[in-house]
Parts: sequence; C-alpha cells; structure tokens
Amino acid sequence: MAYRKTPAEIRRLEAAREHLVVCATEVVADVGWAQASVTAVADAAGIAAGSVYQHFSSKSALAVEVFRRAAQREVDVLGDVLEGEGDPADRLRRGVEVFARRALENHGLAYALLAAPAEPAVGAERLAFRRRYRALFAAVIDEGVAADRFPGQDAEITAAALTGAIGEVLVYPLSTSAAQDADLLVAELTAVALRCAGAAP
Amino acid sequence: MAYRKTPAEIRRLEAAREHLVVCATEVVADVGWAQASVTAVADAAGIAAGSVYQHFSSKSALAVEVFRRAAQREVDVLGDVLEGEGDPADRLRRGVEVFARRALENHGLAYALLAAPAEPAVGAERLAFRRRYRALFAAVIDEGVAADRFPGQDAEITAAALTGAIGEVLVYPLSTSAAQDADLLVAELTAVALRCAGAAP
DNA sequence: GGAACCTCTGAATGATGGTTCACTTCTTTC
DNA sequence: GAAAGAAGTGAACCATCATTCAGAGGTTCC
Repeated sequence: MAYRKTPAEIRRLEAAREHLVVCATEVVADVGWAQASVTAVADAAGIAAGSVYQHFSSKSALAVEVFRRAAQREVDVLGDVLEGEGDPADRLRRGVEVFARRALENHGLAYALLAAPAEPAVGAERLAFRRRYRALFAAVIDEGVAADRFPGQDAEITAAALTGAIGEVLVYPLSTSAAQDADLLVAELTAVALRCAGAAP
Repeated sequence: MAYRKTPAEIRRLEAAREHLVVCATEVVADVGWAQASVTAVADAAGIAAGSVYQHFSSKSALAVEVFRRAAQREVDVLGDVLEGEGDPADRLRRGVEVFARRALENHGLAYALLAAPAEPAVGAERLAFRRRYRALFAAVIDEGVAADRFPGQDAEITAAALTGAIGEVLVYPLSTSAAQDADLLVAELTAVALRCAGAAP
C-alpha cells in the first residue's frame, strides 16, 4: 500500500497521452504515415521511443487513434452542415464548401486522411470513415430526390461518387488556374458536386 | 570470343522476363502490392528469388513495370473511346462504361491500379497515370463545352472529379442494390458522370 | 571435348524500424 | 528520509524482406 496515482498524476498522464496524439498528428500531416516512425513521433513529443508504449500498445494503435480523432472532426463538421436546416441542394453546396475549405487549409492532414499510403489498420479505419461520409451525402441526396430537387438516382452511388470526386480534386495537385485561387477552386468544386447530384443550375 | 547470345537464347530470356511480369501482375491483382514480396512473385513465376534480379534491378523497378503495363492498357482503351468520333456526351458515356466494365471484370487489378497501398515509386507512377486519365476526360469536356453540349466549367477540375468519382464507385464495396448487378451499377455510374459534366438529361 | 561465359539458385547478408527490457528517475505514502 | 512502486529511457533485440553472391548447371563456339 505504498503507491496510488493521485488525481494530479492521472491528469498529467492523460495530458502526456494527449500531447503525444497531437504531436503525432502533426508529424503525420507533415511527412505522411510512412515517414512517421515511432522514433520521429516520440522525438516530436519530446519523449523516448519506449515511452510511446506507456500510452499505446503498438504503433498501429497510436496511428488509429490519430486517424480517428482527425477524421471524426471532419465527419462532425460535415454532418452539422448536411443535417442542418434548409434546402437539400443548398446544404450540399455548403457541405462541400466547408469540407473543401478545411482540407485546403490543412492540406497535409487532408492528404493523410484521404489518400496517403498507410498501414492496414489505418486503411481499415479510412474505409469506415469513407462509409460515413457516403452515408451523410446519401441522406441529403435522398431528401433532395424526395423533395424533387434532384432527379431520381441511386443515392449511395452518387454519394460515393461525390466522396471520390471531392477527395481527388482536393488532394492531388492540379495544373489549372483554379488551383492557384482557393475561392475559384471551391466554387468550381461545389458546382461539379451540385451537377453530380443533378441539382437544377 | 567464346560466347554470344544466340537469337533463341535472347528470345528465351525475353519470354522469361515477360512471364515474370505477367505472374507478378497476377500476384498483385490477387493479394495487393504490400503482400507481393519478391519471394511470392518469384514463386508464382516458378523461379528463384535471386533470378528476379536478372531481369529487374530492384523490386521497385519490377513493380513500376507491372503498374505501367496494366495502366497503359486502360489508358489506351479509354483514349480510344474518348478520342473517337461522335458527340462528346456520348463518348463520355461510352468511356465511363468501358472503363467501368473492365474494372469490374478484374476488380483486383483495378484496385491495385487505383487505390491499393503501394511503395513510393508505384505511387508516383499512379499519379502520372491519373494525370493522363484527367487529360483525356478534360479534352472531351472542353470539346463538349465548345459544342455547347456541356455548360461552361473548368474542364481540369471536372475531369479530376470524374476520375475520383469513378474510382471510388468502382473500387470500394457498396452496400446498395446496384452493387449486386453490374449493369445497374454501370448505368448509375454513367448517369452520375454525365450529370457531373452537366450533360442535358 | 573443353574453355569461356552465361543463367539460375537459395542461403547468407544487411537495412529498416517496431518492440522489449534492465535500469534510472520520479511519486506516493508512512 | 526511506521503502514501494510507477513512469521514462534508449540501447539491444528481433522480424521482415530486399538484395547479394559463391557455387551449380547450361550454352556457345572452336
């Protein structure tokens, strides 16, 4: 009966874990999953490589946590807009817009979430989150179809197409003029997305 | 001067190299890049691991060759249709259709080409081929815009969106009913693609 | 047949990077 | 202050493969 974690100690440990996740996220956004070795991440957090294993059972577990946190934020933001009030077409437009702006603001993280090569565990997580994006888009499209704002269509397929289209445009370098100007890019992307769903021009 | 490769010997070596590439492609389509170790590929081709290095300077070089061959076939087929005769909207429809059918017929290879985690050299190759798909689509879209079949738009962005949309729909498992029926899936996908470009319904 | 040169083999080598662990350092409790 | 136990360290360890290489087995040409 000589040692019990005091509340302050527990908080300190939780903060250390949190700090590790945040630093790992930065490293991943900076250099991608492949380059984010345990040593690199530990260095960034100012701890020894071995100490990572105080907080996570494996590198995979840490990577999954990093992915989940970041991806969940995007799902939440997108969900707030897509499930909000108003005309489905308008919500779709605003959803694409907000998603695109966030991705452009933090391109490294967007790339890591959407496309960067990653270990299988992260790949599985990515798949799960893609399904969630798709479900959010599909719901709006179904609503729009029901309200006669969009033509009849398989909402799941359109939603998948939207997910892919948005990701591709945001993540890969374009040589077009719009690539220089974020506003223009976002405007073109929302226009494509609305056409994709069949919204009246 | 006691040894010069006889034509038959040269042919035999070329055939061996060819056979290796074909077998490697099958392995990759089957199990993905990550699992396609030099040993696995050599086993599939019925040769020793070391013999791979008779034909390729590194595993990367072999992987790049495998990717290029397969991707080039798709670019050729798509290019034939998109650059053919006729109405731009119709060519776009047929292009998406043929691309989709081929991907669905050889799903493993399509996944390997479009999305499967791969080493950096293959990733770079993939990027280059994506640009080529994009260029093909962009040309048709520009034509369609010029011919007033599509509304004004940044063709590069629409083309990127198309590439992403098509890839996403074909490569990731869908839970919708259309996923069961290839014809239905292709029909929905071409419809989305045409809407994406803004073709009149 | 045999000298010269090649292809093929597969076990040994080497690089990379996650994981472990003996040890040090810090916290708690008495 | 000292015992008990936890957190933190970082060098050693280990698994995984790509790559090499010394030897075996062919092929060419005189």
